[in-house]
Formats: sequence, C-alpha cells, structure tokens
Amino acid sequence: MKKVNSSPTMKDVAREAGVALGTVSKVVNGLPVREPYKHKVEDAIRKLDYHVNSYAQGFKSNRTDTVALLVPNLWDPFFSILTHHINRELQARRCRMFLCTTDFNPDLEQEYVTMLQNNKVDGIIGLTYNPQLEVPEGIPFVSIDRSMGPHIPCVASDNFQGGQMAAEKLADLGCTNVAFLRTGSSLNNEPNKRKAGFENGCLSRKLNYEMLILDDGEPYDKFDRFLAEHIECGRSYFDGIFCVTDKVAYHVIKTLRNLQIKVPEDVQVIGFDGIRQLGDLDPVCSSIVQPVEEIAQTCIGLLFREFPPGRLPLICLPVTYTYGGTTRE
Amino acid sequence: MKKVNSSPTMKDVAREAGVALGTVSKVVNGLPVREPYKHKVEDAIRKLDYHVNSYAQGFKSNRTDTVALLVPNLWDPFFSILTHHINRELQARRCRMFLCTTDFNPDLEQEYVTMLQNNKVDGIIGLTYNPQLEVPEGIPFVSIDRSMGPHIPCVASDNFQGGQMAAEKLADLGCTNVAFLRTGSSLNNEPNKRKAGFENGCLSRKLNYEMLILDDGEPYDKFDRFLAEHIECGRSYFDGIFCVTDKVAYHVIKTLRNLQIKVPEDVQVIGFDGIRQLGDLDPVCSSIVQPVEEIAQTCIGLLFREFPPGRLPLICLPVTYTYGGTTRE
DNA sequence: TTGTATGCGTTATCAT
DNA sequence: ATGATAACGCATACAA
Repeated sequence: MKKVNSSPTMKDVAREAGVALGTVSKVVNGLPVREPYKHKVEDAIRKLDYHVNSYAQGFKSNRTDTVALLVPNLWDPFFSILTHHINRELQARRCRMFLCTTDFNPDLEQEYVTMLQNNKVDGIIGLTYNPQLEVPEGIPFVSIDRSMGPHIPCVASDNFQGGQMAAEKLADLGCTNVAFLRTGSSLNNEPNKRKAGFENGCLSRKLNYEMLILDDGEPYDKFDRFLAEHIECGRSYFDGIFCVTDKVAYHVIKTLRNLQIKVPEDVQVIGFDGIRQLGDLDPVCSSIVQPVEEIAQTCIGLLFREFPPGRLPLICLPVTYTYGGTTRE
Repeated sequence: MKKVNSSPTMKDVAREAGVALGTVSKVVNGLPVREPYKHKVEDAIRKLDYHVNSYAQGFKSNRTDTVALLVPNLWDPFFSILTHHINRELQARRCRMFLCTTDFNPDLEQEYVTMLQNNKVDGIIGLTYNPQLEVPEGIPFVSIDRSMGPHIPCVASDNFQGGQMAAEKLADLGCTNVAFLRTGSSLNNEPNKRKAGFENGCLSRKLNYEMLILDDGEPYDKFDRFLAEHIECGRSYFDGIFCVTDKVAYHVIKTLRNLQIKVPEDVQVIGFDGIRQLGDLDPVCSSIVQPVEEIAQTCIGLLFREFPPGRLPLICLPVTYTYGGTTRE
C-alpha cells in the first residue's frame, strides 16, 4: 500500500509529467532539458507542490551546505554580534547554520563536535574553552581566539596590539600611573595577550603600572577593594585604567563614581570590545574595538578556502580605538 | 574500486566485527544485543572510529531532530536573548537548531521557509514581519508576536497588560500628564497592543495623555522635537513618558537630559523589554519586562506538543515591572 | 536473538 | 537529449 500523507517525490513528479526520473532531476537542478519535457515537469512540480528533499541530496552527495558555530552563549554582546555576522556571511553563500551554545562547558563542546561529525556538516567555527577539544580530521575547522595547533587556523583580533594601544592612548591623554584589571586568568587564549601588549606599551611610554588579575570565579568585589585601596584623601593614585572587557570597565566606572572619583576628569578608563548595540546611542566607555565583522568574514573565507593556501595558522586582525566618554578629548 | 578516504559505514563495522549489518544497527541504537556480539561491535566501532550518519538516519526516518528559528537579527538584545533561550531549550531535548536571520526582509523570510521545507526540519519558530508568509502545512509552526491565523499558535508577552501596567505605574508614582512614544506604526502584531493597554490604563486612572507614533523609517529626531515643544520655561509639560521599547527610552532619556530636564525628578520614564545583558549592572531604564525565557519554553512546548491539546492559538504571557533608575522610589 | 533483504529520495552512469 | 538502473547509509520487517 502506498504511503499516504507524505510529501511527493521525484518519482511522483515523473509519473505525473509522464517522463523519466532522471529528467525530473535535471529540471530541478537546472541542467539542460528540451522544452516540451521541461514544461511538463515544471507543471507537475507546481501541481503536486513538490519540494526536493535536501536530506536525500546531502545523503547522496556528502555535501550538506551546513556550517556549525560553537559559541559559549548569546548573552554577551560580543558573541551575539559575532554570531550575527557569521550568520549573514553564510547566508550570502546559501549555507545553513547550526547554532551550538556551549555555556563554556568543555564536555558540552566535545559532545557538540561529535554530534556535528555525525551530522556531516561542511565545516565548524569554534569559539571554545576546552583546551583538549578533539576535532575530527575530516571536517574543516576554524578556531576563534584560541590556537589549536598547526593544522587548525585561528582567527582573532590583534589583542597584543590592542593592549599596547590602550597603554599608548592613556599615555597620550596624560596618564602617568595606570592599572590593568582582568578576569579569567586560567585560560591560554589570544585575549590573554592584551596583558602583554599593555605591559609593553607601559614600558615603552614609561608609565607606572599595576595589574590585578582575578582568578576564575572570583567576584568583581576584589576590583572594588583594589580601587578603594588606591585612593587617598579622596584622590585616586591611578589616573588611567585599562579593563580587559567593556563589561569590567562598566563595573569599574560605576565603582569609581560611587567612590566620588570623576571619570574621565580624575581617572580615564578604557575597555575592550567596543560593541555598540544601540547604534551610536550607547557608548558605555572608551574602548579598543574588535573588528567583529572582519573576524566573521575571515572565518568563512578560511572555511571555504577562499584564501591563497599556505597562510599562517594564526590571523590577527587589527583593532581600533573608539572614544566613548570615559577618556578626555 | 572501493572508495578511499571516506568515513566508515555500518557495513564496514559489520565486516570488521564479523556480524551482520542489522546487529550493528541495533547496537548503535541501543536495542538488546547479546554480549559477545555487542562487545565485538563496540570494539569495531572504536577501532574504525565509526560515526552514524545522521543524514542517512533522518533520510530514512523522516525525523531530523532539527528545529529552525527565524528572527530578524541578533543585534537587538531582545532577539539575541530569545535566541539564546530557545537554543538552550532545544539543546535539552537533544535537538539541533538552524538559525535564520531575516533582517526584517519579507522575501528572505519566505525564502528561508522554503529552504527549511526542503530541509525537512521538524519545526519552525518564527518571529517574522511578512504579513502574508506562506507556511507549509506539513511542518509544525509556532509564531512569536504575530498571530498568523487559527491553525498556527502564537506566543507573546501580554503586551496589553504591559501598556496598562506602565500607565498605572506612572499614576502610582504621581504622574498626571503622560505621553506614549512609539515607532513602527505599520505592523499588525502583538506589541501594538501596548498602545491600547496604555490608553486603557490612562483612562481608568484619569491621566491626561498624548501619543506620538512614528511612521516606519522616520528618524528619532521627531521624538526630540515633540519633547522640546512640550517644554515651557524649562519645565516639561509631561511628568511621565512610556516608550515602546527600552531603546526608544534610552534615546528619550538622553534627549531630556540634554534639554536640562531631570530624570526621574522632573519626568519619569518607563520602557519596554527589560533586558539586562550585563546582569544587574546595566539598568538602562525602568521597564516592563518581557518573560523571554518563558516565551522560549512555551514555543518549544507547543512545537513538541507537550501541552494538552485544544489550547487557544494565542498565548499571552504575563509581564512584570522592574525599577531601573528612571522612575522614583 | 541474529541475519537478510528491501526501500527511503536523489544523483550519476550508463545505454538508448 | 532522454530513460532505465544502480548506488548512497541506514532502519526495519521478516525469515531463520
């Protein structure tokens, strides 16, 4: 007995149009077919409301036109904007996107990779936190912000340059005693280079600097105490602060203002990321801007091998500075 | 000649283990298989690094364990947070998610729906702006924020209640002359009911109210002029303003402060959405909070038919009020 | 309980 | 140029 209530197949179309299966396939895929046949097939397709089954196609051709993106979450504006751009790039290439949010969970990351391997995705873009993530040989993989060995290209902002730029900017703006505030000490990824870049910048511009690096999970309170300890007679010892992210900067600015310290008059603050979700409406702070769209484009380009071969596995894209009300000028 | 460099299949595993194809299938799917066989199969799977081909599975079983989400973009925090929650709900059900960003483009929305139909997704969740979107009969569809007819369930915040709540809150806080500011007049969707709810609240609490509703694409400047026109001798005629979104509220607050009007002392402002991306760090404004997580859960529940049948096609979830510094108290 | 055989919808390789 | 037919990898009904 014939299956009822099921979508029509090429076979049904062929029967309806009175032609052979292969002919229908050719029409569907735009291969040359003579007029009387072509027309009959197209009529039958319309009449039956036929749709190709991409699953059967992918099954046959081993190409799924699907790329997966692994990100921790979409809460963080950096992640959501990055996801947005990657999605648009894929869309332009008529490619589907599997979204996988991992919540920084290494096991979940690995689980997802296995699932994606089963799903025969054409490629994976991963912003992951599992230092020993096993990525399958057969699937093109591009990493963001973490170098995963010589065979896997890694795309990141030039975090070192960003740190250096922050120090230089603070120096240019008249600071002499600066601080670097950072969370998430344990990870060995590209954003860690912000510290080295900042140090380098401080040294070359002869700035006095201190650093406070929080362990994983430590609350922001420690920043508050650190800042309070460096205030004497209502004046802050620091006149410039570089924060590892805009989020930290946002917290620090609040704390400083609560301590009656004026930003930017007494202390200038620079963050990192530079996301502007409300257009130009919401500059949280002056910031080092990550080129999110370019990161997305580069990942896709690498995945589709649109770049000349033999490139270095680490691509650091240049950052820029944006004024946002927490520095002078 | 045998294909080289291709992933091993069940057949390869069967040969390696010296058992029949069906036995391998059973082991893979967790069906009962006696010990000596089971062990041999598992060994062979490990040895060959075999992975099931989900595409072949889906092709065979007509279930893809994939749901698609249509949203305009991920710039807007409401959309990105909604996407986040939907993704997590799907993850809990071991279901993949296709992300489709449409940029409010009706043609693109329709194009995506067709593509998803081809892809045999198990369901579609759509936050769409195409009033005449054609959704296929065969695929479960849940709409967010827009009613699409009797056969398609729609999930939304209780926008009417939200508007009413805003009016009542302003009344409670001592306002007497209030305004409603809104963009995007043309659409016929659930968020439109914020206006009616607000009006209703104003009438029942005897507030004087005015409304300014911008046409699609009109710049926010018009809000600025409207506000400026209602200022005399440095005092605002309005003492309370309800904005259709937090984004509009954010703009309005800035404008008011530029006009030397104090918020919340002179004018109290309430927005809509209540997204807090930086945790509790960033209250942009007092706001009516959409229950984003509950919206996500409800959509998934409807898709998986986890609710008792016969429910109404429109589900309005209750909203709440949150204080954010732009109202008194 | 295990093995065998068939078919899912499509593409591709053949003859015609 | 078109039509018949054989894979693709897996699940399953059925036979052993």
